[in-house]
Amino acid sequence: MNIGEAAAHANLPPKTIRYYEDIALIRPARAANGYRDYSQTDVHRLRFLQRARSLGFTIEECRALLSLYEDEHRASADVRAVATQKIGEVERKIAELQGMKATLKRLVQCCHGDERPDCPILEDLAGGPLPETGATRAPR
Amino acid sequence: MNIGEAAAHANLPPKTIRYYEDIALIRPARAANGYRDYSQTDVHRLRFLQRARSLGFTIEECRALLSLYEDEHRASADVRAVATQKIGEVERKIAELQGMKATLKRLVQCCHGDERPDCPILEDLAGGPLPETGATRAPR
DNA sequence: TGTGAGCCTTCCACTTACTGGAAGGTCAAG
DNA sequence: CTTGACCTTCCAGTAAGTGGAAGGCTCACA
Repeated sequence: MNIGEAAAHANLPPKTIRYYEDIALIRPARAANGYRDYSQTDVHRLRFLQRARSLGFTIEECRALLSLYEDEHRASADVRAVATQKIGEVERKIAELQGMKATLKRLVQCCHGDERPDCPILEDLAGGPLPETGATRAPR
Repeated sequence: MNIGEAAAHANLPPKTIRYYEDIALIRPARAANGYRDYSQTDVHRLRFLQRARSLGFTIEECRALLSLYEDEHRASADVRAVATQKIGEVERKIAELQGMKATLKRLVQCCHGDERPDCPILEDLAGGPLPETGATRAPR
């Protein structure tokens, strides 16, 4: 099957599928005319990738999961460890975003939001929490 | 003051501050020896940027906020609108991450996590939700 | 006077995971 | 025979920095 059909089956854009081939996540056969020719197995791999990416696994994690998937002797504990770690990362991101949201909401509530020039949001941005002198820490 | 000291005051790495200059967010003076020379106003801008970035505003949003900050006649409603929209974006991201987390937790709970090779996590990744075309599927 | 540490400078490359677009080949329908 | 929908490759760009090389400046210390 051509890339367009494979893309429809895998719910991925053709460009993304070609990119996955570039980075050696998949190696489709080629038809006589030079077109990529995807087997059912290829489509299966693509769907695996689509699903794993949508769950927040990075490309390299997907690569690892895929090789575990194709390893007949893997231990399910190995996969579980990857997923568990990912849950932790997702939780940290959620907490960070919730912190942002709380601060933004507070700022918006303080702001009268009219035509006057004085704005508590800008004042907070300008004068927000200070590091004590000397502490160099990169924000993330 | 030199970039290192400005970095400490602003809680930003020197590299990032140079990058902000590259993209014209800040224009420090130069000392006779070619070193960048940051004024108190420059440091103030840098701290504004650090704070706004840490709240999730993009560089371009920071640029807009900064120009509002320096516009004596801006309306506070304009700033409020930017912040309110950002809250919406943050909320959408949180919801997405919570969806990921729920799915990952379900998968981890289903996985026995031992030395056996069968793993519900991989099975789900391989056979997860399908787009319309092709195989039968259960809706999420 | 030299020297070494620790600053500072510029420039280039790399990161993630694609996405857009140009130039051109292939195929089926009308 | 042409048109339009596919397909191919290659190049470039995105966001927001980060890492490192190669070299200049300053200051304390011997």
